[in-house]
Amino acid sequence: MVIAKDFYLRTDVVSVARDLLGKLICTRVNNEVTKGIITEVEAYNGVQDRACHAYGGRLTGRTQVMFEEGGIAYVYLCYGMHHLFNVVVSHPHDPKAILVRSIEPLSGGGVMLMRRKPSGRIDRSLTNGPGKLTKALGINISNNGMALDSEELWIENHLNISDNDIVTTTRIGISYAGEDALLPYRFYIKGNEFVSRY
DNA sequence: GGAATGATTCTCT
DNA sequence: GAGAATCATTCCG
Repeated sequence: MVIAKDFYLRTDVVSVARDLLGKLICTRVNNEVTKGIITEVEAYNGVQDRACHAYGGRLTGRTQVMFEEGGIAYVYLCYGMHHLFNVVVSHPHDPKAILVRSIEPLSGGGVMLMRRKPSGRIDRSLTNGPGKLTKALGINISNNGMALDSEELWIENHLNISDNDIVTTTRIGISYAGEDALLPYRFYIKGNEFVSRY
């Protein structure tokens, strides 16, 4: 069942991030459906968060989708070769987003393998990283700004993860953010092996 | 126009 | 654990 829009309109991005754990990211590309359980996320807390692309209210061509109403995708190219997938949260002009860092393949695993590494195997290395899962799901820049109840891209309810099964840590790869790099904004499902780092 | 820089991943060693 | 790959975006002039 596709998640209702209200889910994304809350202003507390950390709460939405924790609630995203256990949900399904689904894509349909060339009529091939792939689905993965969200196992790891990071929250980016708007204008006050130095790690957020929209820090200080920076409104640019890239960040503008974060300034729109929650419930859409923010996809951008990182390091010139990896697409990273984010969920935009909160109301217009409150640029908060959640980076999905890892998923566990649920269906379409064979398709994901072909997109990633045909000679590989379906294991944690297939989708345990933000750049890996977008490639496996066929997500790219054309999905930027797309609503998360679209025919090609949507998020479904699946598992309910209790607070006791969520591990909280600091975010990865944002040392440029100074003290904000120490914020406890990374969450993953305890005991799940489809996580980028433990 | 030009230079710097990543919300990363893969391949060696 | 170190180094390369690789380019859109951003900021400065």
